[in-house]
Amino acid sequence: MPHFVTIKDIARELNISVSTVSRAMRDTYDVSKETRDKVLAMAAKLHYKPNFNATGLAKGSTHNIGILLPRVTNYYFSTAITGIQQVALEKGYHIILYLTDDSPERELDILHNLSLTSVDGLLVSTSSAAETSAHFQEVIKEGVPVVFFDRVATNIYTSKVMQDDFNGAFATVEHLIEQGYRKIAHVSGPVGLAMSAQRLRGYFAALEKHQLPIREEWVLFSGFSQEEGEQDAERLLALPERPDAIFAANDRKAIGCMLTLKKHGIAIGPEIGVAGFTGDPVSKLITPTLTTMAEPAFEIGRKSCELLLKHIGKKNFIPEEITLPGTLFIGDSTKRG
Amino acid sequence: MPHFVTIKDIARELNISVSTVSRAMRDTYDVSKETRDKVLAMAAKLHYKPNFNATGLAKGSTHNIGILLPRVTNYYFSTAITGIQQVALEKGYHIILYLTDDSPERELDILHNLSLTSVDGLLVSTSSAAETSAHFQEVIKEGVPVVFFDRVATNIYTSKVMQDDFNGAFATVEHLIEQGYRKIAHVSGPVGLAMSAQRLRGYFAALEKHQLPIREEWVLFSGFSQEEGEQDAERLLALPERPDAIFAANDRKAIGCMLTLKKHGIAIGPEIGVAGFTGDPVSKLITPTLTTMAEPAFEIGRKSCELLLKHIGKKNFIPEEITLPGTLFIGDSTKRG
DNA sequence: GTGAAAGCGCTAACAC
DNA sequence: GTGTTAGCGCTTTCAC
Repeated sequence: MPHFVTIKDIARELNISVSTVSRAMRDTYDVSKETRDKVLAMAAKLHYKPNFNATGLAKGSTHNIGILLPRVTNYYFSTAITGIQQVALEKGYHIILYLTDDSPERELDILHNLSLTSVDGLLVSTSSAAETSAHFQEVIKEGVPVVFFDRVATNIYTSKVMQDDFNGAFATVEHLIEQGYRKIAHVSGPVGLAMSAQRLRGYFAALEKHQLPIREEWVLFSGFSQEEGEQDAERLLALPERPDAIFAANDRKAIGCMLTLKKHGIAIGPEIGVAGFTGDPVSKLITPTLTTMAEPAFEIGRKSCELLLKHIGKKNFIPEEITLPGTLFIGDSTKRG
Repeated sequence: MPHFVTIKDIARELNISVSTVSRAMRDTYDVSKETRDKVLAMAAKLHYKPNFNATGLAKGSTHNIGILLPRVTNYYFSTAITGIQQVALEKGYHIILYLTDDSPERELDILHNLSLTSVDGLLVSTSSAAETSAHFQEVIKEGVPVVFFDRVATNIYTSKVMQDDFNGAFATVEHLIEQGYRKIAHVSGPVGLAMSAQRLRGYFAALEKHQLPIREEWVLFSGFSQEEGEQDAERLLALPERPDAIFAANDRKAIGCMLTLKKHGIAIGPEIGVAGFTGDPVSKLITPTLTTMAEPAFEIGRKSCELLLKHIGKKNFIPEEITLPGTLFIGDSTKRG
């Protein structure tokens, strides 16, 4: 086991007590500028690195924040993490990554095995099929602040950071209507998810505003994967009355739809318009380019982390809800001409 | 500060000593099955969670492994992390993520500020412009095992896990030749990177084997981004003698090339063939689909983590080098007909 | 302004 | 097989 230099070494070297060294290392407390400078100099010279375990043990806090989310292999989550990491690094926090693979069991498992003493707070985006979120309530009750982002658990009283799903969906569908599409279908996300529900509401609201028919068979619920998008599009095409546009709950599904339409030789845009939600860079790479409501993933990551850090300081934090607007990127997939 | 239940509580409750509890919790040591069962039952009842800081402090080891890499917002790294996380979770390790944003300064900074006592080992993929890797040597000397993956530092004596860059490039270029392309350019990665060098070697070897000319102006070095791919393609097109195929060091650059070719109205495949390296899923979404040497990113992640965990156990580990083969995915971007 | 000493939760000799 | 005790590195009263 390697031996690292400790404050004891510094104290011995300087012939002062460890407590003075400890005090000098942190800005706080009364330490003469003289001794502090000496301590800092010696620390640098000896390449002193604080032992986080000891600090954590003594202060009852690590400098870690946990991130619990379905996966990192997509644009949204990986970008959000980048934002989180940036803020964390600035404030001297480390981020510990927990991947649920979008499985509720795994999510629960991680949460149970998670030693609460190893993180000061938790940033979470729930798995899509999570039935109950009581386990998060427990964690919060035990005194560990939790901030939800993107996929939030509605029935939990804690801070949440989200994109504006309702207005984003509304604006996207309205764009479709402005382009002249009239029979607009919605390929929605998992039923229980708040995010899906909000986007669905936005879809309905836009149709209503423009007095377009709401047809039950034009609204499909399934997972967030590209494959499910492909299947949903197949079902839509098989309908007696085909829609002339598809608004998908996210870009992956939108791309799945495009793939199916292409397979059937349907001209995307002129024949059937397609719009997504996310702002995945792939939307600009695919042909035709995909119209999509771009989410501020990076900013959401930053904000969530800032909020969590704010909560970690205080004993009784008051939950906040932050909603960030998206930006519509207009591609060729919604051009009729 | 919340109070968590400790082994002391369990001991008091059961009227036994803390050491017995401690011993019972770990399989090791002689503890009567009877007491162990009692302890385990009580621990479960009290919702006991071990304090990692205390364990770490006492044993001189955390249960954390650090991952230091340029970014997570791309297919390769995010997939590798998923593999790493899977193995880590199985073995009860937590992963701490450090993002360098591909900046050598930031890499160095993180490494310096990294309290070595907060990780038992380090998994790293270096930033592309890293001049020197002496800092890693230091970390290793201090007793922290390091395993490099993908972007490895050549002059460091430690374990490395990579895809087979040489043979992968060789096979890809040979595929181009088999398709009838003769004037094959190579849009390479950053100069100093081992990975780029290996792929370049593979490219040369394939040309040599088939007695094709090696032309200096057909080999371009730049970063790994899509934009740089676009620029490189522009330069290639401006040449007096245009190549009839481009082998790019990675998919991002290949896609950048495709974008430029499209802009110039050049038929990708028939006029100029394009092949990449990575196996990014986008390669199947873009039109035409991109021929690419798919890397086993997930497997590389798993293997790296397994190797690191193996090293963490031992005091003096002997470095190993593991090379994993890729799989050529043939798309339409290399079809001449 | 600085030092002595107790203690955070756990492990590991060392006794018995 | 189990208890006692010292100590991991740091923070934090409490003295002086």
